[in-house]
Amino acid sequence: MTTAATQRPTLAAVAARAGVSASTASLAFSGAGPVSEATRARVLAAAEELGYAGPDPRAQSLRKGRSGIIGVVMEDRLQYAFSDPVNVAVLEGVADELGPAGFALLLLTDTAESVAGIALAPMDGVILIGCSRDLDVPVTAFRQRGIAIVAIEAEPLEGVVHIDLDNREATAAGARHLRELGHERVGLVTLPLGSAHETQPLSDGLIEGSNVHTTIQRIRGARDVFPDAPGVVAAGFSAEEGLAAGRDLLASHPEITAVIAQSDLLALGVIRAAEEAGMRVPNDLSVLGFDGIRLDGTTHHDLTTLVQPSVEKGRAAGRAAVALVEGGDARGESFSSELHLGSTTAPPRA
Amino acid sequence: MTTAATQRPTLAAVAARAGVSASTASLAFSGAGPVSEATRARVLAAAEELGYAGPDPRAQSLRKGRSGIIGVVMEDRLQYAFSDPVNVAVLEGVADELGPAGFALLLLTDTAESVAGIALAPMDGVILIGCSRDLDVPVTAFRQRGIAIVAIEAEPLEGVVHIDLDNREATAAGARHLRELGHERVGLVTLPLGSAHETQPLSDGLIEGSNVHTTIQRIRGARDVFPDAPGVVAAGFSAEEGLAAGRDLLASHPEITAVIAQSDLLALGVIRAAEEAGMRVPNDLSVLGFDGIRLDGTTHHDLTTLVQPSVEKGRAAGRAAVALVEGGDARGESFSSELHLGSTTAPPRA
DNA sequence: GGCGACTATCGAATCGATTCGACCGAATCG
DNA sequence: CGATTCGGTCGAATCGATTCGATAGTCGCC
Repeated sequence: MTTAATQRPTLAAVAARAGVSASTASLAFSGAGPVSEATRARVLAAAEELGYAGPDPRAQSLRKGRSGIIGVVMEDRLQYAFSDPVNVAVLEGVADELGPAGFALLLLTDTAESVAGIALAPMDGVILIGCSRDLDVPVTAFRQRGIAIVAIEAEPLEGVVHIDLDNREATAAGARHLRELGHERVGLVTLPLGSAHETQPLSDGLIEGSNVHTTIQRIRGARDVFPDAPGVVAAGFSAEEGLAAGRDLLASHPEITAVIAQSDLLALGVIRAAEEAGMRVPNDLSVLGFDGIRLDGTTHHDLTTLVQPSVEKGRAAGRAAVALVEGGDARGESFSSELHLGSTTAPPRA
Repeated sequence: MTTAATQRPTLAAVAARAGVSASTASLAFSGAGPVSEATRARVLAAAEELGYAGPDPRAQSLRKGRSGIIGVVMEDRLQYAFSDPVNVAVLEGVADELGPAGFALLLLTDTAESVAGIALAPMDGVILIGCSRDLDVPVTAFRQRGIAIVAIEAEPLEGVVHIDLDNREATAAGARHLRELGHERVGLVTLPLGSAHETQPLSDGLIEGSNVHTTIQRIRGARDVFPDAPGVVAAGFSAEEGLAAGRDLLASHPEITAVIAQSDLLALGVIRAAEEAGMRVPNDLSVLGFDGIRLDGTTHHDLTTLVQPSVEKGRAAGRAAVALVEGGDARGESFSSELHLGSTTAPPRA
């Protein structure tokens, strides 16, 4: 086996067989530099005969100081992270940009154990997506290694390019929409605030102990308009978890006439909870979502929601990472969400 | 910038500062070999002072001949691939095994453009998951590079470790269950057969032109029991696409009393299509799924389905890849699905 | 007290490519 | 016709670590 591995042909072997020097063979493969057509053909033929598949990426990355790999750090459990369609869309956007630019995508998770080892991979850059864990340790490690860092919707960090969304303002706009309709008692169903994946009442303590930027900003936005709005923190991203949170909220706060859910899937769950409780949406309860993912066939409602450019966020992050690695500079980008007026909000019954 | 990059400390610099040789410094970091406690401390201190984050992974991988990276090849569009919960579960299983074993996961997509470049990343091994595209080209490239290959539910390939599922037998078992209930006119709603993402009637030509192993095996299993069962190929993995396919099937074959859907999400769509058409499940139409994913809250039915160990499949693939890279040998594994009797199948009405 | 067994450390070779500067012959230009 | 440039090729240095064999010391033991 070791023998077999050793026998794998190298550029030098190919060069020898083609009767040229290694440098020339290298040029023949990379195309960087003048090589006569005849020579190139000879080298390629020799490679073919020897079964040489091209320069070893490992050696290339050492010499070039670049591996062509950009990491994406996601939530601990992938099933969990991928249950949020926005995360998937963002990842798609990232992949869209990375592929054509010649970069590969390394999927990393911010497990406790891996925090230390997360920087051990040969990456040129890294993109942080919706991580709940504390970012200081890994970010420091990345910096030391000279790995370019891009963060999506994270709290401001020195030396990190940020891709942002107007979470607070957008939510506030949605809240104002509800107030204009006449709502005064509004409840919140929020995304998780940390790694405790359980349904629980929203409290100031929870907010302060958390560093999940997006969730916090959306809570702030809602409270900019409804300062005393009570809330329930969902255990996850799915409609089921929205259902559970919705039940809790409706049971503990029967007075509310509208719910601001922090994602469309949560909103879907809330609608189910309402229907379960014999309420009609939007007549008895208005429901506002966030994200603007398509929910065809899943519900008969056209959800009123804040549509955000998820894929575009990922693209921007991918572009920024590539720019940082290649050129050296990239500025952050800020995206905004747009209120889509669907059929799930209406004036309160009263 | 280039200067800054050049100034990043190297092991040699750390060694010099600690007053030891590079070899000793290396041992101090890797722990492979005898180093006095005092020396190790001195080296670590020097590293700390210089802001050295440990050996460069690029250099390590060249020297060791290993990068610690295992690639996972998925469908072209990630949003599409991740719309199948089984794919996500498999990926989770893979990640579960790779992380603790010290390997990172590179996410690759089998785009047409990337087929050539797919092997350019410094990988030690690769896992192929549900790829519809032709695998010959990339597999050959992987082999030439000495990259270990593991494939999940793929057609047999030389030099590739296979992780299999009893798709055909399981589907046949489900079909027999329907026949035992008394069904004679059964329809199929299948997963995609290729990259043409559109709803279309199932035809022999389509099957022959396809190389999507899983879909084909499940069709065969169904036809082992109901040789003439007509079918519709869904445009994708989601419930919406199942709904579309279900509508087509029910419209073109009103005589059928049961549907064998190739996934739970498709089954869910078929149930919606049936209800839409005024049929009740299971009284007017029996529906059989595949996968055994949890569909809590999404439907009021307890789906009769073939439960497969998705995460475990991913784990097995991850383990095999690691074993192949580290030791040298690994045998394939074969998993089986179990019929879960839910409330969506019953004797035909008549 | 001397010799073998260790321990800690070091030097040098190596992994497989890229790249810069030098070199040479041929074509171009004045 | 001689000087100049340029296209094509080659040598050697380099990227940053790991690792094998060699070399000093150190200790124990007879």
